Amino acid sequence: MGRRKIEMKRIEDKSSRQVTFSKRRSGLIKKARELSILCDVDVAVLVFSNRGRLYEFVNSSSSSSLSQILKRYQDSTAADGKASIAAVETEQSSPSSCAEVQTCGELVKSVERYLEGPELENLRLEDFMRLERQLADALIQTRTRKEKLLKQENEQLKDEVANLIGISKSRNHKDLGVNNLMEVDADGQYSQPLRTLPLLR
Amino acid sequence: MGRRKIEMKRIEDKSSRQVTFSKRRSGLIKKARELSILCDVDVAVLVFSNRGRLYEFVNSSSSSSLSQILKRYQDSTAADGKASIAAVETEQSSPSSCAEVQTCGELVKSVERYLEGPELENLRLEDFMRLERQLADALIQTRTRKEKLLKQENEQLKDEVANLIGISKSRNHKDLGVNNLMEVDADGQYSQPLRTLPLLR
DNA sequence: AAAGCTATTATTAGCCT
DNA sequence: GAGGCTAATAATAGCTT
Repeated sequence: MGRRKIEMKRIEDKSSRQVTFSKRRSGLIKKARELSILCDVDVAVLVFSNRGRLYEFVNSSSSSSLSQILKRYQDSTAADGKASIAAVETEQSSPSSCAEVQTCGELVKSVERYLEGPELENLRLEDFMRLERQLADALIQTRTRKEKLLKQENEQLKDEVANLIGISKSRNHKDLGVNNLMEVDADGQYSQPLRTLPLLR
Repeated sequence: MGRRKIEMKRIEDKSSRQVTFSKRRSGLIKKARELSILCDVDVAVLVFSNRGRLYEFVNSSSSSSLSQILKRYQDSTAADGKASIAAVETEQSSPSSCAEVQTCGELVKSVERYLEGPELENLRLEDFMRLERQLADALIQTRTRKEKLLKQENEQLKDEVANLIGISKSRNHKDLGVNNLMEVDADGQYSQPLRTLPLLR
């Protein structure tokens, strides 16, 4: 929403990046504040500049565990910032951001390299922590996608049933009588489709 | 930026508030992602719904302890939403079984008691290991049950469609001709259900 | 409750000072 | 750099389904 559209990738020009950082950071925090007010929910936004400075928004009314978590977080990181990131990434490996996670195949290969490589003993804790995060991300994304597809198919099937019942009714009203169809309907399986899944009671 | 300007105060209508919550939450998280990508910084957004559900964004390249804390949170809550979690406070550290599962609200309260309680410092590693196991167990059970129900519904719907098509064919063969049915079929929605899920892109 | 659809408002990219 | 300007893009409020 500026003079022209921009690509969603790291802004290379340092100066532009800094300006955009400042502007968008403000925008993000404003949005967070609005969300917390309009919808009466607890919101926290944390932004770390590359030089380790923390910009944050936490709506003050939250006395919930959120602020507790954040306090603990601040305590535990006040000192070290984010110095260690660069060291962990083995160059070519993906600049892992949520949107840019590797493909599943690549991830599996990484794991295999890790587990079969000769220097298994030499890998550091951080390497495994990073790997765990990547795997967790991949799992969540996979699960989300799977579920979305399953639900989509489900919806399509419901539509189909509705259509077919409609067709049957309009075409067969005299041939079948209503009995057959009404029995089907009486099951409550489509007229009362499960809207919310009963989770563990 | 909608049909009209809105006041910056809590939206009183519950339904509107929920819709706005959903839309603006997505917007906020999108903005957070963009900021982290464009400016190459670490960003975290946490949103707690009033019912204790956590929505979050943490760019995965951040190896700070924040993301570690939050990832744990995410692992136990992200995929399922209102996961029911096993009883925590009962000292009988029983391996969580379906019978002992609490409602979501109760569970959240239990966890909050843990995190906010005065004896947080006094809890031992073993306590958290047990808690982690219980949470993980509850998550798996919840997920399993949810998926079972979803698939069950799906199967029922497929049977229904098959039945209805069968009925239509046998009863209406001359009335409908095949055209109508073939069109339905040509959508490829049931004749070619997705067999393999495209993982991660 | 969960998806679209626009008329509107809000944000911001590139400039300029 | 920090602020202001504004053309342009982006987000979304109110509706519809």
